[in-house]
Amino acid sequence: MSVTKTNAEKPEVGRAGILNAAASLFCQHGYGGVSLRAIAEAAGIKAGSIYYHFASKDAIVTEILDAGILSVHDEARAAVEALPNDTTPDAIFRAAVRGHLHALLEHGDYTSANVRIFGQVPPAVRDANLPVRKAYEKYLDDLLSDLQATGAIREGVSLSRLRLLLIGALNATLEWFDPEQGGAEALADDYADTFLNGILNKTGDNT
Amino acid sequence: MSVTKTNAEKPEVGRAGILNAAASLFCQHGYGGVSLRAIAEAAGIKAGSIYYHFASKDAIVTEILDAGILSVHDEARAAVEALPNDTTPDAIFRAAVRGHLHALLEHGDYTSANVRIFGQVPPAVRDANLPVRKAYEKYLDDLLSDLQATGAIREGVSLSRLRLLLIGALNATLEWFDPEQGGAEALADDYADTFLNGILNKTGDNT
DNA sequence: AAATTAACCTAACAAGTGTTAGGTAGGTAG
DNA sequence: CTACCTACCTAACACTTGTTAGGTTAATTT
Repeated sequence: MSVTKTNAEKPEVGRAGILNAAASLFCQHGYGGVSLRAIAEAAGIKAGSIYYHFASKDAIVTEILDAGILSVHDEARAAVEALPNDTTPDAIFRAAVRGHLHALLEHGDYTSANVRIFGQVPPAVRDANLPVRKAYEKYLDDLLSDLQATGAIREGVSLSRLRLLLIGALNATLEWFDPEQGGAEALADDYADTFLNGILNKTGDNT
Repeated sequence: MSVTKTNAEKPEVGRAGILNAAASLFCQHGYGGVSLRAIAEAAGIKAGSIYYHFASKDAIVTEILDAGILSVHDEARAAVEALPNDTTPDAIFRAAVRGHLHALLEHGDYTSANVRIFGQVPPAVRDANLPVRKAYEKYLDDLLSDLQATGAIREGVSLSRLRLLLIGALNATLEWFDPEQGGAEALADDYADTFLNGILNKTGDNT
């Protein structure tokens, strides 16, 4: 799905251009802060023309929300599936984190928009996004469950909370990620390491 | 600051009532999705009356954003200061997490509003919030720095990234926290434990 | 060449928005 | 009792918003 990559140099025309423009604007100004006139202008057309492609503002939003989740799900799954068969549990965890962050930070207007405006949209729009949302959650739940079954996850870690913590932490990178300070890749490694090993010094030998 | 506690039973009148109503509505609908008429109605007055108390919509927002950060800062600091003098590094970390989550989840319309709309508000409003924001960040940076100086934090953990990860993860609880499944306290303990010890099973004896 | 289609434009509509200026009424101070 | 203050109300304003219906034009199909 090439629409998930925002091309800043030459605005896409037509339907894709409208979605791209809208996703970007929703990230910046929230759901209610973006008018159809603003979207149209960013897409290089006039507001009334949007109705040739979409039935309503909410039809645009609905599509963006879905694309945002599908994108991150696809990349996390692809990263994990690209691993060799005899991969270690922690490498699997790292891959999922890497995939998620890559989608979010490098191709992220759609996913960013989802993260930022999901809680603001009208209930019907929110409900419409639930199926793809739950599918991704299930994917991660299953992945963590598999890791646990290998004995890789220590006792006392609640998987449901872990998944919520993980997604929440990863999505929060949106607010401050700066590519100048290392790319999504380096950040993913760092994050995964923190989640896997914690921050406590257990060896007592670096004081 | 009693205004940070939303009282659902009897709306506060006057200035505090406006702030409370606005904070709650911004959480639900974002910055642009909340009109002065909606705020006024929730506060039990008419929209024009808001101008007796506030110069503009943005004056309301500015005040809510600041209160949101101050609240969480105060509670984190209070939780840490309440500890005995010979407290362990991990207990200090736990206290900070507990304070933050308590402010966020139990008294949280103001902080929630900050988390949710900071990225959407006009640049001038955002800039106005930066001083109190940076003060809290510095507080956490210093706390983590002190922990590191005791040797409690393992080598390889980047403090700046850790602080960002921590705040991000904690604030993300807003999207899914459900008091029916244990209070903020239990969640704080769980989260702190995950951050401190990681999720990897290092002992290999629970397979 | 005429008809059709895709992708826009335009003007207008009804409703909504932040704000202003003038007014009201109850309570308090002198 | 009068004057002042607080905390609202109201009507109006200029502008904005999502949407609609009718129109245009270039490209393609018949």
